[in-house]
Amino acid sequence: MDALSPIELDAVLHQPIRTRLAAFLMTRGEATFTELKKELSVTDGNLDAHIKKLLAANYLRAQKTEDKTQRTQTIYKLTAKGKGAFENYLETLKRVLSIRL
Amino acid sequence: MDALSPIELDAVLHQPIRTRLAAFLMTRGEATFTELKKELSVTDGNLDAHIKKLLAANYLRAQKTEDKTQRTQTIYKLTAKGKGAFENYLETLKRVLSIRL
DNA sequence: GTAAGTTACTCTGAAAAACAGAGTGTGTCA
DNA sequence: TGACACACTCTGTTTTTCAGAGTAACTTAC
Repeated sequence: MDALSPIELDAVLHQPIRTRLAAFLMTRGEATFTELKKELSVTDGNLDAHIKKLLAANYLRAQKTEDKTQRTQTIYKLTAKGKGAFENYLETLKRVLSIRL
Repeated sequence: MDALSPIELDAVLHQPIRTRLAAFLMTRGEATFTELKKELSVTDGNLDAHIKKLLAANYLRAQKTEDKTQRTQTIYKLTAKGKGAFENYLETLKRVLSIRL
């Protein structure tokens, strides 16, 4: 019934670190830079790059704490678009890996 | 019972084109360069690069036709190591994406 | 109260990966 | 025999990934 779509795995999400990052936020809702760093076991620079990639795709939103007494802290969460893309990515994966998962 | 392993998605397999290539060979058994090119909709150079990557990891074997009357033709199939890596990749994916797939 | 350390990033540069298109050799067919 | 297709391979460019150094704000230890 379909089989028409080209079956392409979203390059933004289908990458080792970003897949885990997105999956983590899907269940977790939100996380700080440090939490993500711990969860993913990546270096600061690397995490920064992946976050930037997700932000550029509008899959992720960064929310700085507006509280002045705090050191700047950013909370990251998936946007609606990001969640949609993730769900879509899962569907594509299921088709690509058919049966097997 | 586990949760100890670092949960890393095999970088050789977790890439848009290679995931599809490996999945295709898992069901299909084997394929020629041209068949893969059609299936994946990639350029020659790009396919070549991905094949090389899979070969370098010993996930893929290239078998040239020994028949002299034929134009050289290569048949690609996954090695035992490649199949194992793929199964393992699927397990990791399931853990990363938990429940969801 | 200030030096030392920690947290929370950001920036830079290097290394690796992904990709397109041109190139090569062999065969087919009008 | 000349034009074209097939089956790759090679080269060079762009993009991505990554580590580590840098910056700024806060927070103890002395």
